[in-house]
Amino acid sequence: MTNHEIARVLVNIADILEIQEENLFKIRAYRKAADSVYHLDEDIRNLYQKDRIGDIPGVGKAVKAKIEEMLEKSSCEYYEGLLSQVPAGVLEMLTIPGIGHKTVKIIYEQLGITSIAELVQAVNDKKIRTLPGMGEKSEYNIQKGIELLKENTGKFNLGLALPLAEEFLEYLMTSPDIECGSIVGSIRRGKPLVSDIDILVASHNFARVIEYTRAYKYIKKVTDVKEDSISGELGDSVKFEVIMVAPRDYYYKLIWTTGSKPFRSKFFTNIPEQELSGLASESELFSRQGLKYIPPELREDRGELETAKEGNLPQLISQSDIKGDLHVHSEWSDGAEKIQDMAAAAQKLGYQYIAITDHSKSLTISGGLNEERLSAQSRVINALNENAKDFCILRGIEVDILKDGTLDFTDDILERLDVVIASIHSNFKLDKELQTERVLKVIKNKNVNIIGHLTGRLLNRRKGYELDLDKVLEAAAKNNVVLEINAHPDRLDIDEHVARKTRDYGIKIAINSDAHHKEDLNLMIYGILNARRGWLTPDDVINTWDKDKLLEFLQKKKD
DNA sequence: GCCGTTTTCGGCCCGACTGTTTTCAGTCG
Repeated sequence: MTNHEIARVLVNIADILEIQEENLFKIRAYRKAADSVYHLDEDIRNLYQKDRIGDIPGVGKAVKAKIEEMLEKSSCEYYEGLLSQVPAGVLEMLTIPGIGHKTVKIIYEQLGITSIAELVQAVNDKKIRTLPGMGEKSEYNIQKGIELLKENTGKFNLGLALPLAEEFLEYLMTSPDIECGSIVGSIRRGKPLVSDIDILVASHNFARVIEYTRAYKYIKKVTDVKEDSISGELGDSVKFEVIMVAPRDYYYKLIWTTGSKPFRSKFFTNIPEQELSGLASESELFSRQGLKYIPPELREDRGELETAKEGNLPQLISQSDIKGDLHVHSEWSDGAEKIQDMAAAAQKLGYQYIAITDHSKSLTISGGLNEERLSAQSRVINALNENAKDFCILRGIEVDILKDGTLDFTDDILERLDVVIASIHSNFKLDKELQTERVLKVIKNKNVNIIGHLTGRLLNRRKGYELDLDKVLEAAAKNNVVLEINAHPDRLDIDEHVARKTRDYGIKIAINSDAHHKEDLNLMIYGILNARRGWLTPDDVINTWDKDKLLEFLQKKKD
């Protein structure tokens, strides 16, 4: 079993225990262990071989035994036992916004419902409102929650799909029958939600490639085999298709299978078939059409063909441009690591700086810092910086935006910091006008550098809160406030459309990982892809700048 | 169920909002 699969089982155990109203701390222990396993920076099987499962934070004797059992037998007796009491379909209901463990318990026990499909029927039959503590409003909210889930059925977050696709491609490339290959489709375009993994490979022997593909260890089932393709499902029900093509047709097909449908139909009109074969690169075909190379992320028919014709495509930002990460948590609030460990991990990535931006006091659940702990943290950071070579830890905060648009800390506290990110973590349901006013008030605060995850959306889970974005962008531009592209693949907030608008407004962007674990620093790539889809260049993004230029920019805000 | 810079036992993450209620329970961050 993989790290993610084991983490999933541990979370499910916690969920079942919670439905069964077990000891809260025991439940929390399982969740903490699951979180640690999920964020491990190496394959858990390696740890197992070195007999180091017990070294994982939050994994003690009991959980260690269960993990080892899963690694040995691909199953866990304790978990199977729990599932016989609370079926997996019941756990699925927990994904519906507004439904928690208590509600699931009542729905399961009193109505015998064990799947979302049955729940839909119960909502239609107006049965939910008959349950204790539930009414018409709750029933309506459940219905809305299910509808939101359904909007995205079958779509996977890029954070799940991209690593799976990369690993799959890596495997395929070890086949002696495959000359070259690439991830294609919406993953190559960096879309935040994708419906499947598409991989294109060039080969002279399709039959052998099909056999080689079938042998991939993570394939759960093969659903369709054609002469030049094989499709099926990997773990987590992620669908895949491997498309085979003769080597002479590879680059033409690479463009064909990468672009969106509108892009493809526009680009391939009027290209004679004989020009498509025997290309040496994608650029060759673009160039023959009188176009500059169009990066995959832009191939959506949103003006890129016209702009490429004029030779005016922006030089898009890439990962190597990033010089630091301006939104990083530590164990001082809800992060898992020490400041020095996050810094070391960032330095390993080649960064020049990170900003430690822990939560502020209102976010009690996250162990938000009060004034005293914030200054204690600053002293720790100063000390670390004294001994640092070619690296700088910036003193920051992710300060909570309160309901009325005031901040969790007074100006004299904020102005002493290097970076101030202001974020909303409460009152998501304010109406559009009030929510907009709330954000505008923050933007006008001279100590605020960055607005974190602007709309609060969670892909596949929660829509962003209501905001008048044009007013927000206007104010951000006027007040020199930076907007964050939160690189967490669940957020990618601001989205690509808003990102593209910021260029016209002259607003600067920070692409931040919002890391809570060392491993999360690597989430930066999703932010980069999102920024590329928003046509952003390195100069649009402040964390591509050198430390001095960055600090001068942040300081200027306060003057 | 995990953990220990006074601890191997007794702590461990709280508070606002919502919807159901007439004083509170459940969800969420």
